[in-house]
Parts: sequence; structure tokens; C-alpha cells
Amino acid sequence: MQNKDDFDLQSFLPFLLNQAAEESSLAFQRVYKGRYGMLRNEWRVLFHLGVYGQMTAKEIAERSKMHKTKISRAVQRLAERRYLTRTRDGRDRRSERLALTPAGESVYRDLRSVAEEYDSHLARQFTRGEEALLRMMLRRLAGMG
Amino acid sequence: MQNKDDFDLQSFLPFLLNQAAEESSLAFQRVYKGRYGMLRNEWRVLFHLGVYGQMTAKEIAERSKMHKTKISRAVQRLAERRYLTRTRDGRDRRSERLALTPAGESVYRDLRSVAEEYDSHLARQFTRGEEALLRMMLRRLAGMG
DNA sequence: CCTTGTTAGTTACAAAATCAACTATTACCC
DNA sequence: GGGTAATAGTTGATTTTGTAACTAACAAGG
Repeated sequence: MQNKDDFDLQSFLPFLLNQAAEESSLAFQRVYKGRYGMLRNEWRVLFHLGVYGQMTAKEIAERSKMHKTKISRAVQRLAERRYLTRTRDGRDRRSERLALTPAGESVYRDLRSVAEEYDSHLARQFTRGEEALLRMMLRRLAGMG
Repeated sequence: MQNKDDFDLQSFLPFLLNQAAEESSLAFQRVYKGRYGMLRNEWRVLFHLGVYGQMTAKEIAERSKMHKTKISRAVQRLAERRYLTRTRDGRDRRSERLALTPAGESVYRDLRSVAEEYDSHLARQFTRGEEALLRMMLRRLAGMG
């Protein structure tokens, strides 16, 4: 089917980025969902804690741009499964410090190794230079650059 | 806050792509939502029809990788607002040909010009060469390349 | 034709996202 | 201090999505 119009939808960055994001998330999603029954927001919270150590929900929100209600509910589910503990901050008792339990750490380490392998699988399609440029451009587009 | 771990979450492609996709969709979303009360799936269907002319839901699904239930619901809403018409295909009466009405065309043209401008705004952060490379890599990651 | 299988699209019900209102605590400032 | 505003996080009502089951039309083989 040829274009009736000259607009190139398949090159429109918001569209293209969404397609690429969805496609690239799929294989990893199957792992955390299948192995641990986790949702997208849950692995994100888990990874933030695994990577950065203990954080508050607010700090996770700033880094991930997830909405606070998503974080709140993801934290609840992770706490139910004993993947993390919540302890009120002494200085500011509104917030709580979240930290992975040993069980959470172990899930994190398993998923991290899957993530590392999958990431290099994705990157293998490009040259080293292209790959570095891609990450740089994405960080810029994400407002993280 | 420094990494406790050596895994670089902010460079993990599925994460980075999602962040970039969400961020880059925001400004455009405000327009189609604010001006026409449309949802993401609706502008996608509208754009497919605007760009490619009349299509069936199935053809849209193949091109956009949207699930058929999303398309079905987006089509319903667009039909209610008289942005498109649905006519049963004579040869295969299971499927219907979707086509924009004049009102739909006019909404499409308006949003298309916003999209064009926004896309070049996003691309302006990069050199021509980088931009072309970016789109190529995204198409590859999206399985469209 | 009649059974079996496939395909286009819709719908029902459960799960998840969104948005606004809410609680509890801290900060500001007169 | 005492009042007002801001902040961290939760909850509830509504909307949207996801999964699976469903209808209707076609297809192919006997």
C-alpha cells in the first residue's frame, strides 16, 4: 500500500520510539512476568533499589518519571512478596526508606543478568560507535542528557 | 546518589527507550488530547487512514502492531465522532473498509502539521547524519527495518 | 452441501492506569 | 506558638487496557 499522503508516519519520532520501546520490552517482560509474576512497574522499582541501594518513593519517581501512585502500588506488591522492606525515615516521618530484602536482592541479581544479556543482544545489531551514539541520543530525548 | 551496583539502569535500552518514548510523546499528546479529546490509539488510527487512505482494521494492526481490540475501540470512538466511516467489504463481508470523513481529514491535517513541526523540533537536537542514523536504528529495534 | 478450521472484528470481565481527594507530617512566616 | 501552605505517600472512583471467549463470514475437503 502506497502513501496517499507525503507524511512519513513510520519515521515520526514519537511513533517510532513507541514502537521500538514496545518491541524491545517484550522479551524482557516475558522473563520477569513468567519467572516472578512481576509487572513493569515492579521490576522498575526493584531495579532502582538494586542499582542505587535504598531510596524513598519520591527519589524513585524523580529518577524514573513514574507517577507516585504507580510506585506506591508497585511498592505494596513488592512488600507483600517480601522483596523489600519499608522503614520510616527518622528525620522526615512522612517518607520511608525502601530497601531490598535478601530475597529481593536475589531476584534482582537474576533479572539483572537477563537484562545485561538482553541489552547486549539488542546492541549487537550496531557498531560500537552507533551504539554509544544511540544511547546518547535517547538520553537526550528522554530529558536525561 | 551513586550506584551501589555496576549495572547502568539509565543506559539499559528497554528502559531508555521507554523513557524517551514517553517524554517525546508528551507534548504531542497534549495537543490531540486538548484539542480533540483524543487518545493515543485514536490518533494512531486516524493517522494511518490519513497517510495511507482507506484500510481495514487488520491492515492497521499489521502496520502499527496495535492489538485488534485497541483498534476496534479506537475505530468505534472515531466513528461516533464522525471522523471516519465504515463500509463492509463486498468481497469479504467480515472486514470493513475504514475511511476518513471530511471532518476526519481536517482533524488529520491539523494534527499532521503539529506532528511535522514537533518532529523537526525533536530532530533539531542532532545533526542530519545523527538524525538519519537514529531513525534507522529505531526502525531496526522496532522490527520495522 | 456438511463438517472442520480459519479469519475479521466485537464484547465481557478482570487487571491496571489515571486523576483527584485524602491523611499525616513538615516548613514557612506573622 | 498558631495558622497556612507544601510535601510524602495512600486511597477511591472512573477510564482504559488485556485476555479470552464470542459471532459472523469464509475456505477447504470429503
